[in-house]
Amino acid sequence: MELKKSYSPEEIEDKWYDAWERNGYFKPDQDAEGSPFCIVIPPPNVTGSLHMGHALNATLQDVLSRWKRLRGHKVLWLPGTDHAGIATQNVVERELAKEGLDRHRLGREEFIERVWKWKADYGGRIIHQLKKIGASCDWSHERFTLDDGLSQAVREVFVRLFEEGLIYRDNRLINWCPRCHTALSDLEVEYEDLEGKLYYIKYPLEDGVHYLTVATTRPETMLGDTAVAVHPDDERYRRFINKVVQLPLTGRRIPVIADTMVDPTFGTGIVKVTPAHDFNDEATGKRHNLPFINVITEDGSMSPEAGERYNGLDRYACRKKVLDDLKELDLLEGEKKHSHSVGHCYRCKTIIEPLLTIQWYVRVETLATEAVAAVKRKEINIIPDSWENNYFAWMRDIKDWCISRQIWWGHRIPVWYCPDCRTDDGILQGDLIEHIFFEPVKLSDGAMIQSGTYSELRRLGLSKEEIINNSKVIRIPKSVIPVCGREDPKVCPNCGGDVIRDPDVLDTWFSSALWPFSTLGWPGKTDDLQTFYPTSVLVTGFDILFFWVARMIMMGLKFMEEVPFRDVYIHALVRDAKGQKMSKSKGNVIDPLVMIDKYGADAFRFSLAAFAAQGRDVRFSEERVEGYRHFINKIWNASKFMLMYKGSWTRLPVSPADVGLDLGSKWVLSRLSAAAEEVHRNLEIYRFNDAANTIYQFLWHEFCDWYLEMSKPLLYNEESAGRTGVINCLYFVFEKMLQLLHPLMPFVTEELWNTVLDKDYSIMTSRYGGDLPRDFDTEQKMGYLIDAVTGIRNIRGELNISPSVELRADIRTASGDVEALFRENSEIFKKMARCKEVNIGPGIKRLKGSAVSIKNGMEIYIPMEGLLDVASEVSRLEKEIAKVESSLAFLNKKLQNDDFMSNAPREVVEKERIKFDDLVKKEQKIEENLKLLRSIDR
RNA sequence: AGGCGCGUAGCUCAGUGGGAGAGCGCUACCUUGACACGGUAGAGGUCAAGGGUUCGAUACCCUUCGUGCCUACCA
Repeated sequence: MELKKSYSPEEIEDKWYDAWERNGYFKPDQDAEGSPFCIVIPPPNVTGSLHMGHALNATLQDVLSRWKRLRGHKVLWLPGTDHAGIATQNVVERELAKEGLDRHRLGREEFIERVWKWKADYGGRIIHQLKKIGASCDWSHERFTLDDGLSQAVREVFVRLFEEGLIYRDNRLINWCPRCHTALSDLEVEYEDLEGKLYYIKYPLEDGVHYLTVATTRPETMLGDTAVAVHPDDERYRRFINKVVQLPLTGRRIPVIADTMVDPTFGTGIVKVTPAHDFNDEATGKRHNLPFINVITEDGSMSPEAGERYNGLDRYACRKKVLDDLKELDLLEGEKKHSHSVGHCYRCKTIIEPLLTIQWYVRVETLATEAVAAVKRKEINIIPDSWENNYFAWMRDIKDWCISRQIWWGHRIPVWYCPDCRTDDGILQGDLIEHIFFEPVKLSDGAMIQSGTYSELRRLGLSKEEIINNSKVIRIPKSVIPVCGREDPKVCPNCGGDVIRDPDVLDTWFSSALWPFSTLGWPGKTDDLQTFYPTSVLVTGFDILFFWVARMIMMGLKFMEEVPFRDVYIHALVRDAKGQKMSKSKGNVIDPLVMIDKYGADAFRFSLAAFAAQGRDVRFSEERVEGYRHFINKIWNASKFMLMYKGSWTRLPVSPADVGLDLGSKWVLSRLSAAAEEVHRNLEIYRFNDAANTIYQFLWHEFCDWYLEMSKPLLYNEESAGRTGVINCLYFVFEKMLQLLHPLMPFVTEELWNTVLDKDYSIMTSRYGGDLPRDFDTEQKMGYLIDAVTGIRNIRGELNISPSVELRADIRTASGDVEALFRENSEIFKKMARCKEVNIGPGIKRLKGSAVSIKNGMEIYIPMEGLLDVASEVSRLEKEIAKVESSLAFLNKKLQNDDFMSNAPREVVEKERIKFDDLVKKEQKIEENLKLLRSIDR
């Protein structure tokens, strides 16, 4: 088979991927003798498109999966996507808006159908884009968080947590996105510093004389103030404590309270307290039993409680109006610029509104304690371990997890309420459940109605369906008793009446938290679960350590009574070459698919792996990808070289113990062992960059630069004794090399495995056996050869001798072993050093006009027949002797130092002494030669 | 404010208690029978600064400066 002049990835990548998939090589090998190895992919959003983070993440997982397969493990890499509740709903809502529709007009069921249809058409592409980078996921195991099986797991988990009292409802301030119209968890809020204003507002005291000036960034919330607070020790205001102020614009009388949360140095030292619209004030309000007045609604506009003048205004329009009104009343004392951090919705970037609502929560305290203990006990290793502290710190301060979302796309909360039953306090529940319609509904008598309690609306003649289907907001107070179960109740289990289902769905992360076991078939007792749980390693970015990793650990421990994974490998974020986070708005996004198009998947993957040093961000630069494409080209050309000798390849196995093998072959076998050992060791501890560099170094600089070059004299001479050995060794090393490289570069290695090695099975199904033993004696011998060759090349380069000039080398050897070595390998040596004549022996003398290279155990003379530029050679040797002397001075100081001699470990002292002795010898010899140069050659 | 990290060759980055490495770039030479996406050689660093521990510090500790991120707060 012929290979083209250079490597064209596009011609082979799809071909091999299809073949692998068709042959089922991505499925766990049932005959594998090794232990099971399982990775569940961090499921990307179904709406997403592939970015560099996914590419890095998937590459690392694929490297591990492929490497483990080669090592004989039964490997499952399980792919899938999550349903991304808010994001996906947003996408489809935007689509509807283009058609002049909205989800309420469409209705819940029809809307959900639309989302499924969208998903079928566009969703989940991202995961299949991974095929382009060669991801060896078992696609027959692909999962989606809203699949039936996973939904069943969600149901089971919810019900059990509910039954155990670990899930509860509560009325608290939550982060609310007025645009997405849903609650968000603390983690889903992104804070950003904004330039705002601090407004100083006068609150008149009841005495009609004094007033207190508060400073606020959100004047519109004053309509909901229920107190003014000062620090108890603040002398300026102490006398006002327990007095009453008239809240401007409302006339409400509110108390002046003392609370230590007030910072006397900020603003005026007087704080307005709005318990229903600020997290700090909520706490203050609870401490002081203040009323909570909700002046802002779910869509970010002012509520009737804000007063008739402001009711219905958008929160920012209201701010302006409030300020105008205050100015009018001369109660606005001033304003100044103020930069502060403001929460934004992580999905749509709308400014968050803290809102008092009833939500579902998971009580995480005990779950978190267990999850911390598991990491402390090393049942889970977080790598790099610097992330452990981060994990512990977060878990220590963890707050209960708000899991309800007021959207439609997701796992609907399996809870129902009966309007006909009564609360524990004896109140009819239907009287407590409030509905707000998305548009006014016409009653049978022609009147229009916008909202009301369930009971009222029923009395007005609306059916249950009409009420539910028209509701934009349903408020169900805490006292209404929830009915939760594994089966959907048709009627109320107590009274047999109609029940209303909780309108909310669960946070997407709730289902993601179950991913390591729900994907393997839980709550069923499946073989997959038996074989692959706990999974081996989770590979993910640190940005979802809390969102996801911590929650998986909690849920895994709770429901599987076993950690979800043994290792968590946290990789870095991919940034651009300047270290900036890639983002669409900055326009510095690099599309992985474009990289693959340009450079091929192998070069791209190899770059990512080589960049993935632990604990540091990846600064991605296209130049490096280009560099690694050159590396592939190097492999490609080495392959072409090998193909020339394929006819003579006897396919006999080789080993370093083969007596017939030449020095170079024995050497390369030993170096291969060293490289392989290092690659395996590095992958074992997730040092992807070290693994990549090891194989790069071996392949290019040892195999190509030295071994291929050394083998040429033997290969060119068809009569040479070692020829067959060299050819067999070349192919043997090549095969092992391809296997070592395969996890990093699956495509090109498969191509060469087939074309160069003529294998009748895929490299994917091959096994990398044990390593051969090192041969240190050979490595040392080769060291002499390399030293001598390098010395001569150095002379050639420094003295500007053309490579076409063949030199004569006179080598004085210090031992018989070295002499024998050069005699045995003189042909190879001549070729490598480009010499036509080599004289070797202990009695060799320097000829006049020779350049010199002093090496350990040998002195090399290059006679130049009067052409030697004595001045350059003198300065060259002087430079070298200067180096030697400075080293000697340094070593001498050390060896003269009694403290060093008595305190340093013996082997260090010994090492330094040997170094010193060698350098002394070297110095003497260079000195002698300099003397000769200065006298005879002058 | 608290926490975590980073600062090593022109650039991007590895690294280690015993006088620093790679890739790219640069310089010189070379179309030598796999490869110019190549070969050979070379130049280039007070390992941010200061102090401490140590026989010995680029590495460990402290301080400072610069820089990035995370968490919290910001009335």
